[in-house]
Amino acid sequence: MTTQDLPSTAGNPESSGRTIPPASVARLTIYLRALNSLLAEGVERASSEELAEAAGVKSPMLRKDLSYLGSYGTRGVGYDVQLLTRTISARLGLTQEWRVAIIGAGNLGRALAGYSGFTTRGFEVAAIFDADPSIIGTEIGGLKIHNTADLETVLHRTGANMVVLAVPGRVAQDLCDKLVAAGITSILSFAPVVLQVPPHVQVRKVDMATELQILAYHAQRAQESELDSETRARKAQ
Amino acid sequence: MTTQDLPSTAGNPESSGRTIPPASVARLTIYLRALNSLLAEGVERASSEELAEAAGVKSPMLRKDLSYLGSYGTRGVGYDVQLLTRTISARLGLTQEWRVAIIGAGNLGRALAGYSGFTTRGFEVAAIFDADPSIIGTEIGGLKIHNTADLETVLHRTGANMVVLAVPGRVAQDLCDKLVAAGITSILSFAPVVLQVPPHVQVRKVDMATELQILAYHAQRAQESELDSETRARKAQ
DNA sequence: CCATGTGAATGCCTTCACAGCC
DNA sequence: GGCTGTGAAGGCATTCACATGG
Repeated sequence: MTTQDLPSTAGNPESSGRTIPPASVARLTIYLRALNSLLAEGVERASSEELAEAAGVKSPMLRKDLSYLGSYGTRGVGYDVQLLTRTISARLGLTQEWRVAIIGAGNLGRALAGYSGFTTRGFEVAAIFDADPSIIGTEIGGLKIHNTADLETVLHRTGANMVVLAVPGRVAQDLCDKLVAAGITSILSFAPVVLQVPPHVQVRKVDMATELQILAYHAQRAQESELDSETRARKAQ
Repeated sequence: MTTQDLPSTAGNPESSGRTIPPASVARLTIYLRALNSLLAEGVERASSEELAEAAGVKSPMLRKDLSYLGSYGTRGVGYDVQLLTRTISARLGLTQEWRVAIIGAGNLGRALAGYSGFTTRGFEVAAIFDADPSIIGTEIGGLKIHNTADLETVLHRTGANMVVLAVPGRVAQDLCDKLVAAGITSILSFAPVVLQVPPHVQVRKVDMATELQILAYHAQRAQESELDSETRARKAQ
């Protein structure tokens, strides 16, 4: 790939863009949330300092992140909240609607199906699946639970183009394979296993056990350094 | 801080340790899971190649990560599954038991309370809280739901030293402040807001909306490059 | 003047290649 | 001989400092 087959940015100031570093993409979603709060409060302008504060980052970082989108601020003034909101949304792909299928109607699947943060911004729950015959056919929030045996058919019929996997680890890879076979390329997995997928499929993982373990690591270190300083204090006596 | 007051590693081959890079800590939890699977299958030894495969990383990375723990492999042979499991567990702080309080007994809180992956490894649910009078006093999985008004008392009585916050964004900061005041220093938050805490408090955030938005970004890019290549193909005709 | 946008500097993480050891 | 452990190299991400432009 040479400089020449770079996408159509040349005469196209609109979707002005090269690829955004992954770390920045993650933070853009946070900025978006901060901006939505400001929007709700009726705030029209904000400086990088104010936005950074709200997002919990330092202002130079926020400015660098925003610079990947192009130049949407006004020097000496700040950013127009509405414009910036629209710009980030567009760039993250939130102006089109995404149809999400939830696989697994256990506790977690139900919680997700009822999660309002879902529908509020560009994500629509398109279908819910489970393998348990005793709950297939019953409804959750107005959506009938489908049989995972009908995965491909129902995914296509409902137009689902994203999937949230909320199933036990032992069946996750099997379902994942079926999703890939059905043409799904975006998967958010809550299953505590490493999913093997072809390179064109994006998988993101949310893992409570991992997060708790990371907290445990830091908590233990804090304990140790506490003990250390006690020991030191005792020696110093 | 000079080299001299480095912790007690000198004559202490046991907890051989300097601080592990954050990125490595995160992966160690994954290795641990892979090791537990192997253990369950009765496998006694594994090479860095095999472990890396199971964890979805490249072998040099796994070896570097493990090197932060010290030297627990055998050259020419590989790693003893049991020994490595114990070593990682100890270093992550999983040999002591952590008592977790869940704040918020909505759909998500209930799902978490019932999550088996919790209790299986060093984490015990110590208490559950909610602010809704209509469910306070009822039980979930044998645990009575406490009033968030009694937060501090109950946290101390139950010996909780970690908290999972599963409450709506608008009340998260308020509860977080109360947790900090009660002496909690490890918080896993599912609330879609940036929590402000003093530096000695560790907060980790799990955020489904963010994860979906990141997927949307990549999905949109995939769409675009697909369109691009179609256009190019058409032009080439 | 003031706050944005950005090249340059720094630091962290990952990858590589191979020395060291069983 | 084979696989671990690790210094060195390379690639990202973050921070800094300031030039730029309303």
